Amino acid sequence: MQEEAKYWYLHDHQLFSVLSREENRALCLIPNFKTVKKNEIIYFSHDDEQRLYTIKSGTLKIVSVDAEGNETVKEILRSGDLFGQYTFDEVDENEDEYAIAISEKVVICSFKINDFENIVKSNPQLAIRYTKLVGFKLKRITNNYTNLMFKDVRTRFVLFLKDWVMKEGKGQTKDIVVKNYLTHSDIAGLICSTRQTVTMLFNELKNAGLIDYTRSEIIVKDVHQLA
Amino acid sequence: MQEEAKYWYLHDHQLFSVLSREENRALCLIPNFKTVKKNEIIYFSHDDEQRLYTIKSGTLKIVSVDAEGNETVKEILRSGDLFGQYTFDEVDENEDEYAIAISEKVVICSFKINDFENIVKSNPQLAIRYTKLVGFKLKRITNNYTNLMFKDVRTRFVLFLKDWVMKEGKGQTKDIVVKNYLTHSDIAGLICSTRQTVTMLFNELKNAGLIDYTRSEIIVKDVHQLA
DNA sequence: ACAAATAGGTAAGTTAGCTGACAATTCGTG
DNA sequence: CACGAATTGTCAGCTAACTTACCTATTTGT
Repeated sequence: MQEEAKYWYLHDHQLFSVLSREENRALCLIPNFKTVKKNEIIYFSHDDEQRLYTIKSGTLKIVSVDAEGNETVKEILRSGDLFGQYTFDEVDENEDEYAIAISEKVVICSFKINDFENIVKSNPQLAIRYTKLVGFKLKRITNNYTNLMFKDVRTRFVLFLKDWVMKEGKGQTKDIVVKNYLTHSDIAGLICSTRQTVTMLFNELKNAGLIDYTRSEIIVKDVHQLA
Repeated sequence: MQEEAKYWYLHDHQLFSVLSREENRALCLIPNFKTVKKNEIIYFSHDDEQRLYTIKSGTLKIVSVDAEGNETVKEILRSGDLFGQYTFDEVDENEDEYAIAISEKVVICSFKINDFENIVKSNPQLAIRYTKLVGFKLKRITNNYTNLMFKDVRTRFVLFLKDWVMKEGKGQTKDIVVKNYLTHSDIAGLICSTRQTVTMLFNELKNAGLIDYTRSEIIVKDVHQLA
């Protein structure tokens, strides 16, 4: 990517649009663009220096590994999303997390949180944007979990599917074709259920004529009918 | 409270200790101290002007009311905690929330979001503290929800009890006596379970000799043994 | 092209914890 | 103190969804 283009991407980003060109440079954002290919892994959990990442383009998933080595997909992130040590906190030694690229090409941009902190010092406006972003994330997470807690598996599955398909479908509501990059186990992890139950629910929707799917893609005839 | 005392409270607060006397004044913090008695309600959800609140002393709980009018305790907050529109977000019209004093006397201090935002803009140190605080809150909530999802009710109950008792016990780990201001239903709401199950679990711990409790207080012999 | 690995499909057995119903206790207030 | 309301205690179903187990289809690597 050209320097110019990089600058303008950052300029458009909701978080960084308040930074001057000099501040961008100070943050070392521009030299830290990185392109990763599908299935490439970005470790950010036990990295030597804590970093904050933002996604320029593409899709990736956050996978967490527990003490027994079980891997669970925790989140699906798309362009504009933030991940990494966004709390400025020490990393929790108990859990291990990494990000893995789902789409063919994912462009991310990272910087050290210390640098970020320094920029905040000279540009407090960034702090407000940042808290708004964190607040947004908080809201989304709360929402997600509220669904998880109070609804049954079927409802959770349908809500997840709806959300997924709508995000990928960029606003469309009918005849959306989504590349099926998640396994049944992945989905089970995301909605806190089991592989078998997810399989069952997929087939249920298929038999009801609401969706059509193969291993490589999912076709939803009408998003609104899912509910 | 005397003006002086108010100033020093703010001066000690992790968030506001970086403010000069002039900034404090600009924030209009000092005129906005308020004392509420037990069971008094602080509405902050549909207030005409958005406010951020911090607790000087006492304990209160955040209660949310859903569309059907069911009330659920969402959070227990203590001195130093923040509540209200701390993410600078718009209020969600769909849900109604209020805070209600649990302890005999709760002193809170509030100010308008806009004023706060302005101070943040001109005080980088405050900006950093604030981003850390909000980030920390995000982490805590995420953690809470993760527990809710992946652990069984017994574990959730014990984790909750441990956390509660340790917060009230101010660091002590043995023979902590906690004023029991939560009903079994309240606790059930917090750990996403039912009244009956909470009753059962309380009695289980009691019979196991790990705790002792009446309607008015809970005595935990050794916090570490709970796990 | 084949074996090995991974993903999807189906079913019977099991269980944590929810529901509902009701009794016992405690609290609050005239 | 006495009555009604709120809270706590107990128990017998019930059921959604998890386990375990096994089999088939598809993908991947060499």
